[in-house]
Amino acid sequence: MASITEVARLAGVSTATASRVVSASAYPVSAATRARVLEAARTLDYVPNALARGLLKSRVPVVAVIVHDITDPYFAEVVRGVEDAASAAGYLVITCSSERNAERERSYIRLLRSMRAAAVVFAGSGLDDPALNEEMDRHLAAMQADGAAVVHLSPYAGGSPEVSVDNAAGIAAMVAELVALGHRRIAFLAGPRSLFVARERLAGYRRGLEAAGIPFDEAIVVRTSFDADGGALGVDTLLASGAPFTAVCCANDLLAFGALQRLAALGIAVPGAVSVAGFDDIPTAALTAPSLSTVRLPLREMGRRGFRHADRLLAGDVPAAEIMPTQVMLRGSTAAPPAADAPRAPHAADAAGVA
Amino acid sequence: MASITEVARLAGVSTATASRVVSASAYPVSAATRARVLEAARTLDYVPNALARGLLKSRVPVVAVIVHDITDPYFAEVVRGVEDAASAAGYLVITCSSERNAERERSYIRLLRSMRAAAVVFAGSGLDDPALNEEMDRHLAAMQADGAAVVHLSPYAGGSPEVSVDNAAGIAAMVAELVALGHRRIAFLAGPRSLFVARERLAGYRRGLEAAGIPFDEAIVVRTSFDADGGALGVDTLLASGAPFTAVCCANDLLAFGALQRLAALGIAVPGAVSVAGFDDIPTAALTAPSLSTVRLPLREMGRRGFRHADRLLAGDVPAAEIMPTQVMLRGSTAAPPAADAPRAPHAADAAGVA
DNA sequence: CTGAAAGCGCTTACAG
DNA sequence: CTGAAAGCGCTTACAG
Repeated sequence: MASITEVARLAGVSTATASRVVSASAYPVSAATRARVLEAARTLDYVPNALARGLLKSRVPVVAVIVHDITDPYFAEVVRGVEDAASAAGYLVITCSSERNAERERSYIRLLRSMRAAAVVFAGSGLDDPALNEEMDRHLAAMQADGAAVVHLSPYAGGSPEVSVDNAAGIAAMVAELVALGHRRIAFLAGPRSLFVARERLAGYRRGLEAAGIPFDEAIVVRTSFDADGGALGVDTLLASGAPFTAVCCANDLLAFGALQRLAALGIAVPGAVSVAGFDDIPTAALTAPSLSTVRLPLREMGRRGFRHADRLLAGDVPAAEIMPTQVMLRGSTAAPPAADAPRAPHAADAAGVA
Repeated sequence: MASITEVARLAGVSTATASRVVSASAYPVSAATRARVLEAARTLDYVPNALARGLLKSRVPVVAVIVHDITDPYFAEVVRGVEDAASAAGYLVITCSSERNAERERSYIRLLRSMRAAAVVFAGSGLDDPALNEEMDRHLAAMQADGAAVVHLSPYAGGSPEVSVDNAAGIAAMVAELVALGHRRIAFLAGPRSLFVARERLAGYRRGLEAAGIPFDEAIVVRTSFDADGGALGVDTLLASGAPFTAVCCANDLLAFGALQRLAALGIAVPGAVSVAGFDDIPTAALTAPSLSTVRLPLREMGRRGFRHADRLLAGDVPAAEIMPTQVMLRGSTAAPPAADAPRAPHAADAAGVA
């Protein structure tokens, strides 16, 4: 692979001059010289060595995105958004699936530091785990001290995210829609207790209930993992408790998928007997049967803005935090409760028997 | 950030010695010296500069995965597999969503070359586009000439993939299952005509039919894009044609999702009136209602092996190509045809009217 | 077993 | 407008 030395030699100029033209520096170079260098670069198929350049700048045009799991459609969307904005700016994106595992995060951050990645975008929410967070902070401080940009797209221990969405308002809006449909016994599948974002969403549920004058009932709030298994388990738990409900509001779409499936397996009609609502609007939400009513988060756009925020940070700016809008998407999984005047648990006894 | 020079100074040794211990070189260093260097590295929180090292080796521990779209669950799984194996080996993974767009691929390959990525894994199938392929080959040849490893996980213009699956056999196995269920009019949603992998899958469909002694009927084969929209469109096309069918075999799960949804919207029962089968077994395939019968591809494992293949290539080995097994997963979307003795198009006229 | 020195491919004061 | 030279942080013959 040709180096700038060879380009300079072929063009008959110094490497300084060659560098100035191929790196699009603002330094003045005569048009004739410039043309000769460009010509030489072309004939040698010259591709600058990002490592050599990075060694000087102590920074390489690479952004890392830390996700819980790239296989989760929520994160895949965010990564895609980061990628779109990043590649437009000549950056490459590194994907790190941390599994919320301290050891994995630690080793990723170390690799990223060794690579002199220019920026790190944390796509997922932080966990309320003091030990993990203390260690994370040390690494982050080191990266920032090196001049790397750090951006969060979800709440975390260190404070509020630079680019995000109002999770609580989003859930509250969905609760309001369910109430408007006639529901008053609205169960909530809350996700993991220690995940900051799950906490915000639970707060949104309470706020929505409050706005409608409906008392909060701990008996119909279930905390499970943030995935489809958690949704199925949540339905089982709700049914087993015997507490009545006509709608299940879920803290994310995966939970809703699991709930939908479990309900179908139990022969409980959606939305005939129970309504189900999700949150996030991942691409497949429109493909379930019935299609899922949910709250749309501008996931891809959050990724794009996350990159741009980092890019501005790198340029020395201090951009303001951004909060993006959410939007309720009413589809096939929600409807009025079966008997608006006397809401009861749908086949509670039968279903529990089936389960 | 501390450099090796500072570590060496603190330990009271030369940078050569310090380098030998921190880089785990095989070069002999006395135990006492080694301990002092390690201690210095620890107190300075020394993280080696991968760029400086990469500049010498002209290779950095980074693998790139070229996918069509990271947002497609098929690719997210493969990327995750690559990531798991790569991070275990101290590599970082770069994600490139090419959108099968020549310009995007070109610019990615250029960035990757400039970064001296050690390996490139092509997760998706090639397109039968001579112009694009000719250009791709040039870049790849340049990367390989630089010593980078290149691995394909799906068929492409240049030959057969290093790590893959027998697509044709997989589809043929699914056709055999449908036949065993009593179907003889099995429609096929084939995906894009120019994608090599779609061609293999179509060949598998023909082979499956042939094995069952069922004549191939072009009238019930539809070619569309490889996504849910394509599946919905495929169902409409099939219904509009008036040709009878009792099952729809799809070349991938996304197509099947679209078909399932369209069929539900038209009020055509699955699997009561028509059976639907997918291919790939992406994670959400088990979550649709009815759950999707499909063919499981070991996506994550393909990713892992893809990395390991690249790693071996980098080590100078010439590993043999690997073909991994597929497995038919029969779930809720397939059953015996409605009237095994007289298969007809389900509500063909009505449905077409609805559409 | 240890160290001095060259060199990987760039960019950037600095001098002209 | 152009170029000689230093230096970014490593590793590796080479000499001892």
